[in-house]
Amino acid sequence: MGWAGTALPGLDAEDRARLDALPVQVLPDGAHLFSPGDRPQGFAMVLSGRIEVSLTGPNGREILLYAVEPGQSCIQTTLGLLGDDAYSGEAVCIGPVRVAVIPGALFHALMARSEAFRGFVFHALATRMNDMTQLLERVAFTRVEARLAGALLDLGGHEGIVEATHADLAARIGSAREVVSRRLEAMAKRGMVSTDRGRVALLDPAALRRLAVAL
Amino acid sequence: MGWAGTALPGLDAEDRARLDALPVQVLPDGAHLFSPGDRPQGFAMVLSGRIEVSLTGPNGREILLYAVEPGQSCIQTTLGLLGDDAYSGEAVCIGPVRVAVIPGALFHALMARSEAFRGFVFHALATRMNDMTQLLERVAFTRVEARLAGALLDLGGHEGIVEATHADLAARIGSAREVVSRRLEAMAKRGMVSTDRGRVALLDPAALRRLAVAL
DNA sequence: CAGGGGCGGTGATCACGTCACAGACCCGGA
DNA sequence: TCCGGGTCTGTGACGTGATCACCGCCCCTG
Repeated sequence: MGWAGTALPGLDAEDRARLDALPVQVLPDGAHLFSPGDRPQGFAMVLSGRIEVSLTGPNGREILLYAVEPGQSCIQTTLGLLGDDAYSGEAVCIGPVRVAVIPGALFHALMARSEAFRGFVFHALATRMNDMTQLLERVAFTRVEARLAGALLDLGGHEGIVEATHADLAARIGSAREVVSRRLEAMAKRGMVSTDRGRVALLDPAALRRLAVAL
Repeated sequence: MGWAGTALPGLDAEDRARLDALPVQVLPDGAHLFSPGDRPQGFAMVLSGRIEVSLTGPNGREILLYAVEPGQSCIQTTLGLLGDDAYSGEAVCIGPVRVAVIPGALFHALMARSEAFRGFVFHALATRMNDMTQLLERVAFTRVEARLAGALLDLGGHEGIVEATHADLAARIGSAREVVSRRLEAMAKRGMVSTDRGRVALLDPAALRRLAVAL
């Protein structure tokens, strides 16, 4: 049972078989799928695991651009195949990741003949573009506290436990470790969270949601 | 003599004729091509003039996302046609603008059959995505002074005269009017610029270029 | 059990954003 | 010509964020 049928509904049987026949790479946790300045070798589809794409500033600060979940493609590879720019972001694997890489030639052939494939690629591009716009809006206009609250809600699953260091959180929201420490302390004082080494417990998700949407 | 031949080289004669036959809208200076929440009606190509797309925060602050020059398409319309998101940006005309709007059906037909058209659309998307990434990087990681220097260099043509108010500059770089005033004053004290009501003269472009690339 | 490295807390200082307000300038109407 | 409102710019005060320089603390490993 191949992946193409589920990830790309609407593809005809022949193309589906072609994609299912592609080799699947398995990358270990922490592996770099690409780094700034690399040039793409193909169109990458994530089958399992998760890839986080982030930007690193000259001073060493980082910010998470977006994550690629199973069934999604990494649009940075797409863009590299289309425009001819090198990557500016950096992609690292979170947990072991299986990816199928569609070579450039096959990618262009599919774009030419398959309505379904085009739709998939475009939809992915549109979604990412929207994500980026929203991220830009948040970075440009909202305070650290709101971004932090949002990140905590994203990370804390149903149990409301976030396993991340202050530095991790800072990288995620594009701020500095000390700032995150101080904001968390303030939130703890207000009873919204409690902190522990390498972990944050969300005590009052509703209050955090209010914070996250605030100016 | 139609526009399609120059804007979209490689298109076959029949498609070119179809595009040249489209009505051309003329929009006055300051007109809004779209506003946040609008839904796109077609794929817009700018023939002359210039459209600036910017984001407005809840507090009223603005930041310029990118400009659409003649021969380019507005990718926000593209994205709207593909994904099904409404606009989040706001597009205003700078000077009178002539645009050709390609209806959704024709757009999709061209995407299906024309290699050249696909290439154009993809290239535009890739370029914009890269622009956005760079902007995000600048907003997240560089100081106001560097962004301001960059904006001044962008705006000051060969004569090095920028016709813009402090508020205009602030909107362009996503900062506040008072901050721009103070930074300009500091630059003036260092002999890089001189300011006047509604105008900034660039006295030392080289120094500004150094500032613009600095951390 | 002694280091050492990763993690978190703190104070000082500077850059930025925000608010409130005061001049200065511009332009049109009386 | 003078007046008055709108726009543009300058200024002080204050809170938030970023950065630097530290210093503890916990945990792991040798």
